[in-house]
Amino acid sequence: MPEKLDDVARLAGVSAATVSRALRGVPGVADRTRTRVLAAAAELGYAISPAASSLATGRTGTVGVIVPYVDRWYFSRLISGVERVLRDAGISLLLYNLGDAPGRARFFAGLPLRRRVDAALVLSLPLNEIERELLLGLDTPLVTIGTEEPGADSVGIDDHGAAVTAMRHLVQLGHREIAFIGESDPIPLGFTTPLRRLAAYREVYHAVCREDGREPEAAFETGGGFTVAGGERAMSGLLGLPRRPTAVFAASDEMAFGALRTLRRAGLRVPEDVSVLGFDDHDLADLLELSTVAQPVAELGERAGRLLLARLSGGKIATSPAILGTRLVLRGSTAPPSAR
Amino acid sequence: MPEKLDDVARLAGVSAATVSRALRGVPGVADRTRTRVLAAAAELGYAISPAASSLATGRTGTVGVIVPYVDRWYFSRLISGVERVLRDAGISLLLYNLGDAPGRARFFAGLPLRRRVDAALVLSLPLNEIERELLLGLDTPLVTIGTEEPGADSVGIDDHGAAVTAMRHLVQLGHREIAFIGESDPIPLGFTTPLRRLAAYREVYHAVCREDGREPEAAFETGGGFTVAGGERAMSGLLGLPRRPTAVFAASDEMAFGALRTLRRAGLRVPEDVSVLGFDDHDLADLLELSTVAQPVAELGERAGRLLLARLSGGKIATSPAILGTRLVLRGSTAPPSAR
DNA sequence: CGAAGCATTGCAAGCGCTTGCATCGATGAT
DNA sequence: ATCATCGATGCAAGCGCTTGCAATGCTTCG
Repeated sequence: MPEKLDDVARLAGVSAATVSRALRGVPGVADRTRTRVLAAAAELGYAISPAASSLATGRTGTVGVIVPYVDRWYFSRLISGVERVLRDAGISLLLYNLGDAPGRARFFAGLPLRRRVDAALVLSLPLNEIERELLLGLDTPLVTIGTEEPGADSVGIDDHGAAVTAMRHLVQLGHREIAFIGESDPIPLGFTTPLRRLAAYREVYHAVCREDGREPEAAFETGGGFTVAGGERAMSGLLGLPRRPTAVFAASDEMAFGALRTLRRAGLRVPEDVSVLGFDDHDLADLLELSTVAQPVAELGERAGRLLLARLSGGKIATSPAILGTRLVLRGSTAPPSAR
Repeated sequence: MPEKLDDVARLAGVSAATVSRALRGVPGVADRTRTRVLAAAAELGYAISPAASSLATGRTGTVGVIVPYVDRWYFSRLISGVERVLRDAGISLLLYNLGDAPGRARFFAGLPLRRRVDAALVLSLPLNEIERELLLGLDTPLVTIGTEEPGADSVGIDDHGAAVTAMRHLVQLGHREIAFIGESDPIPLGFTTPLRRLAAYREVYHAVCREDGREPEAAFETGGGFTVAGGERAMSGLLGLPRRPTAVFAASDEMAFGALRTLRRAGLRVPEDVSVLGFDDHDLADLLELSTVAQPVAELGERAGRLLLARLSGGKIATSPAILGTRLVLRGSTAPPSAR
């Protein structure tokens, strides 16, 4: 039913080869001929068959985007950013949502994007060696966001530095008893981001304890699973401690939201009784007056998309990851600890 | 480099045709042969070339999902739901994000999914006649979520009924002065959902006014663009009115969040001074204690995915849309108006 | 015991596009 | 005017898989 190259060729009075060249804009076609072909194609409403084209060239005009979740704020933003630049470049986006460990296993077992994409993009998902080899074995460019993988281009933020800055802010305000809400144990898909933020927390908090000459409180390190509910629970746990923190640093805004809620329910005021600091600058952080570390999520996605395009047009893989800046956004949830 | 059908055939000592049949599980291959082929394929790590297969069969194993936005709560949930069932069925998902009017125009002009997908899924985006014909002209099944289109299967909720229920709740609490926050004018991509909710609002509010024997306040109908910031602005406008509403019904939770914030900033208490009712049951509605109309978003996506699968395996198009239930979730943001 | 029927398997012709190579004029230099 | 040169175009061989049809070898039935 749909028109083929030959139909256009016949109408334009040239060979299929010429039509193919004319349509793709490759050199070696006379201008007059090209216009004639274009007109014929337009008249017939011709659209190329991606399957045939891809079979002949080996290219697909598609990239595979692999994400752990699509319905989390951070990931949907990332996807949106990536999509924008890919779309502008006329590239289609095949979405692979892992969801959970079994889903992840199935994905890597079947590797459904094999021979379907020109490149793969992995969003904030650390790969194990096997997975990395599998993806690299596709023989297509690989770029990652939020993780560094040998053989892949990557873009990210300075998680450690950003978290240290956040913690220092709390310390400068005068807090000495600072708790952390990060990922729960075991860490779901092997995410490393929570670990990096935790390390930064520890670094600063332990230094403070050392200065004060006392032991860090191990129970201050809690897990909130990067969800609101998890943050609520973590905060409850913290409130039950004999030694209570005067400030809480959450590795994501969602968990900070949960913490805020627990505090409110417990009748504690923020920031008077407890300071809360988040990470992300979620859309609703402003609404909830949450102080947080803002990271340019959509921009990370766009940047990754551009990196991908560069690689697709023959660019070499960068030696070091592109690091985008973060900044502390102070709103109403942090203040000096009350004089008591 | 990658193995082809012939390689497997040689190793298994059969013809390529047999391998093809064996691998796809079509009948007409002896069991012994099939196991031998499977073993050979496994040994070589063979993976079929989707392009070649698709060229030969005309099928792509892919569906196109068309969305106005990916980074809005509602849409990302929908996508997640769809993706889950498609993935389980071994189908890949090509994501097309329209973004805005120009993006939409470009999409329909280029129709990048033409010949790339076995079916298309349109999420909450009303199509104009031309767009519909274009999509239907793909000669592949079309299913929609949140809108009804002739020629397409669809799933949705009873927007009008749900909104009426919401409004009645407010009325039963004793409210007579009820405002509405919906979409701003002009409605971005021609969305009809806001209109349906507005109609329901009007129906109930006007009836109340009629009973009370006075004119409805036209300024009570405001637009919030379905964003938090828009909701804030709309609420500010409402507060500036000489005649003030005692309750506000927002067509989305995000706008309700904005309204809550404006109210808090204005020193007004919710629900004592003003009741606020949202729509969606956003993840954070619980956190903010927002009463709302819950709709089963992920389930809508899954249902649509299943509808798609049914159509792909030859099912006939349903005569009427599948309507999923909604329910009023009462939390702390609605109460009887204060005695004054 | 021969013919017919059936299950297996292989043959080969596509599916629609790309591209190396050959062809054909026309142009420019000698 | 002649020949090398070059740009424009066409030819035809794939790209890797599917599938209608024919061929093959058995089993089964009269």
